[in-house]
Amino acid sequence: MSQPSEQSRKTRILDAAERAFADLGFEGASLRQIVQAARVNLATVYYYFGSKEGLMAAVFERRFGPLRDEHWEALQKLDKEAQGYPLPMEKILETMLRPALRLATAAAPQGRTVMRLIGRIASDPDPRIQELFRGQFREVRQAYLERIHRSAPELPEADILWRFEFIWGAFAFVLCNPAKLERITGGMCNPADMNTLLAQMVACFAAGFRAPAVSRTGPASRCGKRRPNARDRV
Amino acid sequence: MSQPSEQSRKTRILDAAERAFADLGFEGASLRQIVQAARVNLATVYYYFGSKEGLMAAVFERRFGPLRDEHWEALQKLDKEAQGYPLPMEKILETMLRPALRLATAAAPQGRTVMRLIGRIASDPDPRIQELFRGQFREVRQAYLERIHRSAPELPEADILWRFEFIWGAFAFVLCNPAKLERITGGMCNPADMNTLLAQMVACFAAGFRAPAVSRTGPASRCGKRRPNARDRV
DNA sequence: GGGATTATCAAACGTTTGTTCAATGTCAAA
DNA sequence: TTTGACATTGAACAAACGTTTGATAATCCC
Repeated sequence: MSQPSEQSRKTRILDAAERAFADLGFEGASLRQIVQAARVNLATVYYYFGSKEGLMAAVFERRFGPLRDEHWEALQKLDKEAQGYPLPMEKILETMLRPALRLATAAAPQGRTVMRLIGRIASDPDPRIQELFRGQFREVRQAYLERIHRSAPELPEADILWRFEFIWGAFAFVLCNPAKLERITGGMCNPADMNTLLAQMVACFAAGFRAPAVSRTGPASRCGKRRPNARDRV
Repeated sequence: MSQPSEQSRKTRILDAAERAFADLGFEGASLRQIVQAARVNLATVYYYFGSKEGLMAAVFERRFGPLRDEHWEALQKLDKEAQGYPLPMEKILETMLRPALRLATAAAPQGRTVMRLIGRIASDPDPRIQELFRGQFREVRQAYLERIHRSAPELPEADILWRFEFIWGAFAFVLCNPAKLERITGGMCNPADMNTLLAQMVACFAAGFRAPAVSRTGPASRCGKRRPNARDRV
């Protein structure tokens, strides 16, 4: 093929795009900058990926496909351990948050890039990105929600959903710009220290789920068994 | 001056820019789209604000100046009530979160726009925006951190900082795209219902601050208070 | 009223963007 | 050696971007 480099052009493009999207967001990253970093002609992107959006979808799939699989495995193991009993909230949260953090350390040497990418995507305004991202994890999300509900049966569904969203907001926020977080906390919070981040989130939000209910709309006390989740639209 | 409209051109530009920035972010919003919505010539922006960045700074100042003042007033009142004693965590959090939510309802008819703007800004990748935003609230942030620290003296500073960032991450995430949140929760979470949002956040994160310490570099961790007993079943 | 200041406007500037296309190179099978 | 599929390239496209300019109205002060 050609002499210049270590990896295939396709991989080089994906690597460069991943970094660019993580640093600047989807809109902010430009193809010309990406192909320059990948040492590849501009048209190559269109040959392999069809469009900028196609490139982003490929970047997603490369990382999030395995990530999704890891979630399913972890959930399966979790359920096996539980043997039908409700799980400790800490266990659920740890299982839910660990795969993303593990990916961030595993995908060397791009760990921190992947980390920022996840944060950036989760909070990207663009509806196309939101849909792409959400589509990858819709079922996984639902699975975790069900486990949480089973372990906090006294908490109304609305409360669970609120606090569940808080978790992802906090997660995305922290992952999104680790350097900034480290700066403004005077070095006391370093998101690259995954174990600490994980422990802090688990501790904080497990307690959050144990906090008293807020919604007045009847909890599970209404009907003995609540439907797992009624509507989850598009 | 001229006939066409109700408000000054300057105000119309600010309104349109606010909405555009909230919807599309700073990079995503274009001046041409803004001036079209404001029914104003493109050069008018440069006459009044000098540049796109100047326009954004003006948008910030219009909303965040009063917001900052409101924070100081609320803090002052809070301290007066406390009379030197540590405040209940719920009170601190409610005081901290309410001004932004009040602004969102007060600035009619742009309430939800302001809300989205706050969320968008807090999670915008652009370092210029981050610095502009952070500069507006650096002292306020510090003030709340001190109150929290005083009310949770057994919690290491690192733990406080982590969970403090979680709060803003969750807040930004929820405010950023209320429509999306309402959709994916099947209508169960509606960020426009400010009282519920506030109550949920206060409940969740007050409990979060009461969760056991995680950092081993804890200052007061040896002070005979409880050590983490994370094995509480739900 | 007249001169200076303030507002407003249409038109253009030079970049940068995502995208397309025709041409060329590469390389194994026929 | 010819064929044909795959891979790569430079050049160009139209559109959108932030910004500047120079002229023209509107307004105010003396």
